[in-house]
Amino acid sequence: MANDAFKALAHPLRRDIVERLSGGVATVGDVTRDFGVSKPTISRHLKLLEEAGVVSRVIDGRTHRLALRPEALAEASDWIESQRERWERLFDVVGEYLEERKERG
Amino acid sequence: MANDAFKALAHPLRRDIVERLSGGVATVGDVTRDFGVSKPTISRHLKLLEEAGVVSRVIDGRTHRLALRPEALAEASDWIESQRERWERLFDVVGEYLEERKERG
DNA sequence: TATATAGTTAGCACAATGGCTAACGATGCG
DNA sequence: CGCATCGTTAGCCATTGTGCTAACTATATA
Repeated sequence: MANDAFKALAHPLRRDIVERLSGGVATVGDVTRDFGVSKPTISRHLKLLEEAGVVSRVIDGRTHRLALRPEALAEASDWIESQRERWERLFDVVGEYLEERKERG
Repeated sequence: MANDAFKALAHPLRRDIVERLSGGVATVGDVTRDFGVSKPTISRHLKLLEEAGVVSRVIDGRTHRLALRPEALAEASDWIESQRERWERLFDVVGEYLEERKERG
C-alpha cells in the first residue's frame, strides 16, 4: 500500500496535486482548473494517488471531494528517515572509531 | 536535484538498494551479489540513484564505493512532512471551528 | 423531460523504464 | 605482457506511463 506512495510521488504533477491538496479538500474540477492538463488526465492521476493510499475520496452526488491521507505520507517519510538515521548512526560509529584511533596516536 | 529523489525511490529494487546502503558502503559487485539481478541492471539503477543525489560514488581504482547521501533523503522526507503538517494544521483549524459551532449550539 | 455539469472509461500515440546479453575500457596481478 | 576482475556502454525487446480526444454514466437543474 504505502509502498506505492513513492511511485505516486514520482511524478511532478502528482506532487503538485499533493501540494494543492495539502492546502485543502478539492474536487477533480478544482484540480483540473489549477493545472493546465485535461480532466481525464487529472482523473487518472488522482485515481493513482488514491490507489496508493495518498489521497482519499468522498463521493457526494456527482462531485468527488479529494483529501490527503496523512498516514500514507507519514509512512513514506518514516521509511526515508529510518534509512537516513541508520546511515547516520553508522557514520557516528565510524567517527568514534577514527576519534579513538586519533587519541591512541 | 532532490526532486528526482522520489523518482529514484519509486522503484522497489532501488529502495532495496537504499536499504542495503543504509547498512554501509558497498561496491557495484556487492550490491549485485545481494540481489538476483544482472550487473548492468544494478549499474544503471545506481547511476540513477547517484544522478538523483541519493547516492554518492567514490572511484578507487577499478572499484566504486557507493554510499547514501543523507541530505537528499532528508530533503525528500522534509517535503513529505511539510505537506502532511500543512494538512494536519488545516484539519486542526476545521476541528476548532466545528468545536466552536458545537458550543454555540 | 431536456439539458448542463462532474467525472470516468476507452482508445490511440509516443516516450520512458527496466530487464537481458554481448562487448568494451580500465585497473590489478601473475 | 597476458589474463582476470570491476564496472560501464550499446543494443534489443517487452512493458508501463502519460498525454490527448471522444464518448459514456450519473447527478443536478430548468
